Amino acid sequence: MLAATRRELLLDRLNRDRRIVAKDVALELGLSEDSIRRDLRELAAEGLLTRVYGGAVPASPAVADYAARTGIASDSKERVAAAAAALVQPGSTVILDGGTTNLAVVEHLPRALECTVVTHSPTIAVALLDHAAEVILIGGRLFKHSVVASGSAAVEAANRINADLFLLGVTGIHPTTGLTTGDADEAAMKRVLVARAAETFALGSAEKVGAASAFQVLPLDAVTGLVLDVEADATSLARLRETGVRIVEAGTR
Amino acid sequence: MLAATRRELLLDRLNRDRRIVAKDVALELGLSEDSIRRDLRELAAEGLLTRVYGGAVPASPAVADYAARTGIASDSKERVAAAAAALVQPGSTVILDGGTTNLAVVEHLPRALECTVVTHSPTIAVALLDHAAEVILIGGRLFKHSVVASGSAAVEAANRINADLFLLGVTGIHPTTGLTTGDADEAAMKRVLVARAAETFALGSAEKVGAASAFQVLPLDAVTGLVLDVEADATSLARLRETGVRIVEAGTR
DNA sequence: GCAGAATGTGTATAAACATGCAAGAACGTG
DNA sequence: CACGTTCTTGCATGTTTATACACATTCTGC
Repeated sequence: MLAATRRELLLDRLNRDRRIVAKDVALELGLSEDSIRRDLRELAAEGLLTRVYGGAVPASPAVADYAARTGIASDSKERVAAAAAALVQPGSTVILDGGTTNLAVVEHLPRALECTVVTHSPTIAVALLDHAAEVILIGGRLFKHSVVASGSAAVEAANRINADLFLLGVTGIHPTTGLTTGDADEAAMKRVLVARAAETFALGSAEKVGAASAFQVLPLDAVTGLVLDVEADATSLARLRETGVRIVEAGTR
Repeated sequence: MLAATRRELLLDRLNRDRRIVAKDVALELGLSEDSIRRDLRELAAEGLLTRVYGGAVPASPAVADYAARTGIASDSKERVAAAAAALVQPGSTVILDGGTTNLAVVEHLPRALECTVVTHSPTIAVALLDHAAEVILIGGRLFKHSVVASGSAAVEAANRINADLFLLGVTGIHPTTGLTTGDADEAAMKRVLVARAAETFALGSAEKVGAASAFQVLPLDAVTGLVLDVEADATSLARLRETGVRIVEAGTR
C-alpha cells in the first residue's frame, strides 16, 4: 500500500464518516497506529483535516472557507448526500441532477470509485474532475438559475442515456403534492432523466421534507424511493411514510 | 519491450488503477525497479503523473484546476485574452474553446454584453454564469486532461451550431507545423468547431508562439487569423508574419 | 487525582531512492 | 564492414524515507 494511497483513503473516510479513529484504521489496514498518526499529522499540517485526541475530524477553518466559496451545505444536506452516495454501485452508471445536494453527493463519492456519471450540470462535471469516474456531460441551453443544461438539445442527448440510477434533486417533497421544483422547464427535464434510469431516488434534506414548490415533477410513487434526513420534521416524515413510498433514512448508521 | 511501449503501459495502468507500484510492475515485466523508476521520473517530469514513495499516482487535476481558479494566467495570456475578447461583437454567436486562455477571455468579456456563447468546456460555462450572455453547453464524454467534452456525441451536438466566431485554443503555433495540440481526439474536436464558425481566430500567448505539439489541428491558412502577444519571441513572430496569415496583435492598444 | 489510553520522541531496520558506472544493443557514419 | 556514438539497462553505492517498537509525556474520563 502506497503512503499516498493511504492518505487518500483517510481523506475519503473523513468525507464519509466525518471522523477518523486512528486505532480503527490502523487495525483495519494492518499497520501500526504510529503510521496512521504520522499521516494524520502531515495531513493536518496541510490543513486538510484537524487532529483531535484519538483521530481526526474535518478541518474547521479551511472547510468553512472553502464551503463559503462553493456554497455551504447544511448538515442535513451532508447526511442525505452521504446516504445517496452509498447507493452508487461500482461499475454502474448514475445520473446526477444539478443542485447543491448533488454537489455534496460528489464530495461523498470515493475518489477511486469506478463508475460512469452522467450529468447536465457543468458544476458537478467540474467537481468530478479528480474522481476516477468517467463523466458524460449532457449539453444544451444553460439554465442559469439552477446551472443545468436544459431545452430540446438536452432532452435529446438525455434520451440516449440508459442509467442504473438517477439521484433527483427537488425543492419540495410533500405527501400529496409529490415532488416539486420551481421551474416548469426544469421539471420537464427532470422527468426525462427519471425515464432514462432504472431506479430513481429523490434527495430530501430537512428543509425540503413537507415543502412544496410551484411545479410538480412527478408524484411520489413514480420514483423508486426517497433519501430523507432522519432529523427532518417528524410529522412530515410520518406522513411520507404513510404513503408507502420506499424511504432510505440518512443519518442513522 | 520498447521503452515507449512500457511507458504507455504505465500510463494505462495508472488510468485503470489510479496508482502504480514500482516493485509490482518491475516484477510483472521482469525488469529491474531502476528502469521503472526511471520511466516514472521522466513521466513525472512531463507532468503526466506524480511520483510518490513506492510508485506514482495520477497528476492531480485538482492542481491545474486550482491554478485556473486562482487565476494564474500569465501576463501574456491576459493580453491575448483581452484582444480576443474585443473580437466578440454584441449580438453575435461565439464558440469558446476550452483551456486557460479562453477562461481568461471570459474574464475580459463585458458582463453586460448580450451575445450567445457556445462552449464544450464546463469550466468556461460556469465562469459565464454572472455574464448576461446566453450559454449553450456542448455535451459529450468529458476529456479530463483538458476538461472539455469530446467524442461523437460532442461532434454531433457541435454540428448543429452555426456561429460567427470561434476562439481556438492550441498549444503550439508554428510557421510550418501550423496549429497543434497534445491530443488527437482533441484536435479532431477543434476541427469540427472551426467548421461551425464563419471566422476562427487561434489564441497564441507567448509560450505557444513558435512551439509545436504532437497533433496538428489545422494549417495556419485554415483559420481567419491569429491573436498573438506582441512580446512573444520576435524571430518566431516574424516567421509567422511571413506566412501571410492575418495577425491581431495583443498588447499594443 | 488516578488509571488507562493516546501521543510525541528517539531509534533501529528495511525499503525505496538517486547517482555513477559498466555492459550491451541500436544506430549512424565513413 | 568497422567504428564511434548514443541510448538503454542492470548493478553497486550511499542517501533518504517509511515503518515499528520502546519509552517518557500528555490527555481524557471517572
